[in-house]
Amino acid sequence: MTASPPTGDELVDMLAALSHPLRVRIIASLAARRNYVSGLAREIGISRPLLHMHLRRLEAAGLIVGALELSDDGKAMKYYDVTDFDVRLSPSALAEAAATLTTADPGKGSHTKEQS
Amino acid sequence: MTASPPTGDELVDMLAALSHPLRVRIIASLAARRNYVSGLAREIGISRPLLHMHLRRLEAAGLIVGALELSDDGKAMKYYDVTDFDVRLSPSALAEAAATLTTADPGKGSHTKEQS
DNA sequence: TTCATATGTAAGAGAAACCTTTCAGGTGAA
DNA sequence: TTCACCTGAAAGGTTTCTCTTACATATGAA
Repeated sequence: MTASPPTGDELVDMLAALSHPLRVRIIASLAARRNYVSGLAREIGISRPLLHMHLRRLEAAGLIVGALELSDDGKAMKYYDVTDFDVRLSPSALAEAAATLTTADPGKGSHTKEQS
Repeated sequence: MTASPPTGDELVDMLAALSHPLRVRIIASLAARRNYVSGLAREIGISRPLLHMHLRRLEAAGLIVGALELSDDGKAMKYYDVTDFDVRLSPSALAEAAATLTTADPGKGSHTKEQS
């Protein structure tokens, strides 16, 4: 297999990161060619602080990676690249992912009623 | 092909619907077997009103479908089934989806500066 | 009638996400 | 120095999401 399938928690984080039009557009732009923050902000047409927030979210989910590089004239530029994620989204795939969810598991383990 | 690929907007809605642990768990449970609202609420261990809200979200995204049926003893039960969605999530797939996004396209069309 | 099952909705609080504006630092060139 | 470019982050307001509690309705059985 190409990559280890994400855990349920990782998958949810990944889907949350991709559930925003701007972030999908960011991924699409970076998939075409890597770019630095200011350049990407101009290309997409949003403010740098806003883009910065979305980039943080995407990187936290492991969908992009940033690297600080020095341009020819000595400027510090942060370039971002998309990672090689490839996830399939289907009922059965989600069923597998759900098995590894760590979020508070309300009434599992046993079906004993807790009260009354 | 199995199904027409979702538009960018539909994909974002679908991802937003799946970006919650409870909703992933709901899909997983319904993928194992169809169920009605109250039964599903007991199985997952959450309140019915809360489940109702999540079901609405999932159905709005086209991931599940509900059907009102009558049980043997005449009770009206709303059964839910998962749909046969199957979406691939990769940089190139997102690039295609991004092309059909209808959300306010800040600085596209032409790179002319609007002000200054 | 009363109880237990089923359905749905509305009100309100708390938390999180989103976006803008503002600020602060660095470098190279004119 | 001043300007233009790059980086990051904090402050504040608005909106959306999430969840609980409570209410309203319908059915069959005891």
